[in-house]
This record gives sequence, C-alpha cells and structure tokens, in this order.
Amino acid sequence: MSTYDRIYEIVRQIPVGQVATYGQVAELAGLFGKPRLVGYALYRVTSDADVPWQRVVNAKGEVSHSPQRQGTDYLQRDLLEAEGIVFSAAGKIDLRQYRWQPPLELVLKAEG
DNA sequence: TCCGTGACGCAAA
DNA sequence: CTTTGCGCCACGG
Repeated sequence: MSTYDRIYEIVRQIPVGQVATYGQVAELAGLFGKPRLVGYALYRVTSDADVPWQRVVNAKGEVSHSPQRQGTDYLQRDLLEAEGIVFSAAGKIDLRQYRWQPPLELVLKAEG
C-alpha cells in the first residue's frame, strides 16, 4: 500500500456529481498539509485505473491547468458537466453546493 | 543512490 | 484583483 494507493483509495469514494479538493483528499489519505502529493498522484493516473480523477479540483473550485496535461483539463470539465456539475462564467465550481462530505468513519480513520 | 519533476494551499503584501 | 514565498515529497530513470 503506497502513498499514492491511499490517495487513489480516497478519490474512488467521491460520489458522482460531487467534488473534493486536493487538500481534502490529502487529509483523508492521512497526508495533512501535503496537497501537492495528491496532484502528483493524479498526474500519474492512467485511463484504465478506475479512479474518478475528474472529481478533484483545487481549493478555489477551479480545474487546475498545466501544460503537461495536454487538454485533459478540458476533458475534466466536460466529464464534470456530464455529471450535472455547473460551472460559473468564470469557470469555477460552487464548492458550497458540490463539495463532498466524507462519511464520519472516513474522517476518523484519517485522524488515526 | 541521486536528481528532476510536478493536477496544490495558504498567508502576506 | 495579482504576485511571492514557502511548506512539502513519492516516483521513475
């Protein structure tokens, strides 16, 4: 069970139509204060990995862009809109509405 | 073993 | 609103 495996484990539990932030996923994976690791992990996700990577956005409710992604950022937005998530004119998601509330059991597990 | 490489978050100015 | 600076580290070659 590698660090990245723990991250993927959390992401797999985000329900359709909801999103989590990188920081949130990091905490639930027992990596408080290390949100970058989540980004690094998602960067390595492959299409056959069964991980809904599109449901992870940054703390501002935006899809994070990077030259390295080569268009998958637009794919991410498309996938989310297909799940019913609405983007503002500024390209942002209302986290108050769509943020995933993880089950208490998961939170307690993260706190160890 | 060493090193380059990154989808972030937050506070301050 | 924007720009800095810093924390932080697994993974592949």
